[in-house]
Amino acid sequence: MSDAPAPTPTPRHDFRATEPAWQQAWNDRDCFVVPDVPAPGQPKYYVLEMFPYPSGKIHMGHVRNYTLGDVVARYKRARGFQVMHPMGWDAFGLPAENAARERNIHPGAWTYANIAAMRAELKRMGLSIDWAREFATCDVGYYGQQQKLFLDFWKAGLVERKESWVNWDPVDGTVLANEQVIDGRGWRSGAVVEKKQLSQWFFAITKFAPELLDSLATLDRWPERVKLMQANWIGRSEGARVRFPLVEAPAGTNEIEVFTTRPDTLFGMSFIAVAAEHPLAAAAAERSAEAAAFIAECRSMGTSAVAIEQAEKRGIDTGFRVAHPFLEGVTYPVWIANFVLMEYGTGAIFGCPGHDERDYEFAAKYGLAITPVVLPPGADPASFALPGRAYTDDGSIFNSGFLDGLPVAEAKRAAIAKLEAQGAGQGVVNWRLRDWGVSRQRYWGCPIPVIHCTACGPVPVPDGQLPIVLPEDVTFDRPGNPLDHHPTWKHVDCPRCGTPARRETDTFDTFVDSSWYFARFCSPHAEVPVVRAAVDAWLPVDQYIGGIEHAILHLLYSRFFTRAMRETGHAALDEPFAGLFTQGMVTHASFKGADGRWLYPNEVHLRQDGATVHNETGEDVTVGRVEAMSKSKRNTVDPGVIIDRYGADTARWYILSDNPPDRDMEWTESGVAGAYRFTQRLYRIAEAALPRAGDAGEPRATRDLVRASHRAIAAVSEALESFSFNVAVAKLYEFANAIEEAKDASGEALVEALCTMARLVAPAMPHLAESMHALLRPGSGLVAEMTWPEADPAMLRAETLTLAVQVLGKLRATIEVAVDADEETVFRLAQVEENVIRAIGDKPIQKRIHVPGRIVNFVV
RNA sequence: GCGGGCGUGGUGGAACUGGUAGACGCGCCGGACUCAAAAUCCGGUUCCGAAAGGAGUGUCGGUUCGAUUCCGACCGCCCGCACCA
Repeated sequence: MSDAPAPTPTPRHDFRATEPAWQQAWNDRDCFVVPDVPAPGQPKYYVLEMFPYPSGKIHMGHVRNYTLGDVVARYKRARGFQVMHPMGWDAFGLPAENAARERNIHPGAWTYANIAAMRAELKRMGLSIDWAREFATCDVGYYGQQQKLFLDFWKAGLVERKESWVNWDPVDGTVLANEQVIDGRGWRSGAVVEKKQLSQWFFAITKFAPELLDSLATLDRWPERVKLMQANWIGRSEGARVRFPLVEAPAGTNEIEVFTTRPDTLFGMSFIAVAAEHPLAAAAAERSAEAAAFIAECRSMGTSAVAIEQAEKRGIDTGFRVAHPFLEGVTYPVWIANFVLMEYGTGAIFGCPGHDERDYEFAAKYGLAITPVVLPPGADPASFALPGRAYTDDGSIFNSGFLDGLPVAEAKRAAIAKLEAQGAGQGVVNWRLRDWGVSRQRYWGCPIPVIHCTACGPVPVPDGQLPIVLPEDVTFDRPGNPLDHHPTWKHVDCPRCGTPARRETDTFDTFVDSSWYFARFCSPHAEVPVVRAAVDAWLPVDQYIGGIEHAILHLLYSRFFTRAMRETGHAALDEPFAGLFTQGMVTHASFKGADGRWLYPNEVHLRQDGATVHNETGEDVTVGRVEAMSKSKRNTVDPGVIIDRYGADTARWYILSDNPPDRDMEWTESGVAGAYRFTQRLYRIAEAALPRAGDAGEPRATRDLVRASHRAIAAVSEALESFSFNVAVAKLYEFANAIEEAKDASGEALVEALCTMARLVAPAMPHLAESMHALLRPGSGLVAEMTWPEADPAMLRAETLTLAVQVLGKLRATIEVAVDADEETVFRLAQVEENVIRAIGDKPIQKRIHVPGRIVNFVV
């Protein structure tokens, strides 16, 4: 876009010629290649950015992600670490199948072509990646090993096959993820989505629920909010399971079990409610057409989150009744209610309207009893009445027999103890986390290595028959899973009994592929999933970088996989990612033409008078919101075009300089132009220093320059360590300013300072760093292979410093004092300042405060 | 509803464990160079004020010699989860 006139480059430094040459030089010397087992005696550091889906083109989000990672990788390498920094492709998934259906191209061909295009684009960024480790998850070499892992997990009891409800698209003949259901219809076919029960494969992630929760506390280099989101997702809650005897019941059932976190309010109960999918609801439906209709209604809705949010609480009485565990001869009705979830707890609740808002709403609507049993602090039990809604805060129990007078927490314990003594229930911990269903009825994924035999049931594919390779000759000319349609692929003999059997045609959820790729990078070509020596040495990932959108699922699944690999002997650690950094999005202004269509930034420009107009028609353009770059809003900027025009270093520098990396950044043309100016300026400064190489210079200026260098080293190092890359950039600008001001410094000092500059900018602008260094010290090697400069602490302290002088906390003057000046000297100097004298006036000084190196404050 | 985060110039943002608020960049204003433009260089740029000086980090209050920083209340914005029993 044209928020500023594009510069007509008159480059001193031509990135087009030099960047590829430096990339070649790094490649020739294998600068970024590391062994599977790191060499002894040198610490390791594993930097990883979330690997991309090969959509076909890189976008600015990728540029930001991989620039951040590359800064870390190059910095750590200079700091003496053996750095593993790999790249791969999250290559299975639906878009390839869509392309196959729309364009009659094989998903594999489409995917590998995209990978080739994106690899070329990424290489232009000059990333310090060990490309020898590259793989795609759709390589047989990868997914075949994944099949072995799955079978090992199965053997270890971490895989289950069970029935589960899915969103079924009857037109496409496929299962849909929740995100693919829009307003109850399939996102592609538009068909009304049905709920259907399918037998599917599950990973038993719930077995690790306590560990996955507790271990979050050990992740001290993860963002708090990600840990919190994970904790909420895992959702631990303490309570009780209570069994209510059915007094009026369908045949074959004699009790109903509920989960509650409020066993203390059992005396306030007025009904039981079960989910529409609950067996008792089905029993009611058999006796009552009304109940059957209600259940059908519940099933048809409730897929979309919005529908659930707006839905009114509704229910229907089943006619069944239960007895109270503590009250002899008292019974309560059993309802079917649309707000009870089959997936949580037991799919049934006991309703205590006095102290639960949903129950209150429900009871009020259907005229059910509302009995308060928790007394707010200070309230009078004789006169207390609920204020027209449920009371959910703390208090003491009343109206509750043996629980009367107890505070809520104690009453919970007492109620559970009594339930357990009576055999009517027990204290339990309930988890929100559910097992991970990994079956997908799709072609472009990793085949699940199982054979279904009518006699033997599901049988693991024997080791000798692995990998199960996706057949190439598939067609996408009709709905459903091509693997299922394939004439021969699924027909196999049972490995156990030899009779004809059927191969599993489901493939894995692509989240499976991304749950262990970080481990595979350690030994990417091995004939086993992972080489223990390699993962033991390289894992955990020291710094993982990616988008916040993966805060829950990908990271949780990876944490599960790491534990499952531990249980099956493939690894020996709990947590895969020691450090996590979540980057912000790249945003851009959006533009809408007079005809209401979105326009690309390069279709519009800023006219002299400040109006944004269309390049060709000259018509006024509406400037829309600044939002995440997206194809639909056409507010994207192609990284390739930016690199063509300014070079990769400019793009990298701008992305780092704009703002803190965890926040959203706005891409502007003027910002890029500013970054480009700096690249040219740095090179120009270096050129200007060359002719002065032999000058003796002026000692004072030389000393100041050396000091400035050491200050820059310290400040930039600190900023890089703390991910404050924008601050590191600012400190480098300051350093550049200092070098330019040091015109009288010795030639040697200037060259030395500029070489320091080259090394300090190298993580951000590796190509320019090499060019500068080659100009200043020809033939002295690659910056990429140099160590990080060391700041000399003695050089960080100036001879004099400026102290602020305050009177009553208000700044009145600043004084120059020697660093080693004693306190009395400081006070004396401060007190003779004209402004200080005036501010103190004739008032006596009551107190003098001196914080060495900071301030002097007189209290009067 | 529950949970979390954030409010600093025109703008992105900086400010170590409380110690000169606005570093650095972008933009803008003025100037130099140029026939002119681009590029480059120099100066200025929180607000009020001619100046001296005063005010100022969402609002109000508190702690402190001193608060962008700590505490309390409120206002506004953003994000996550959400009928979770």
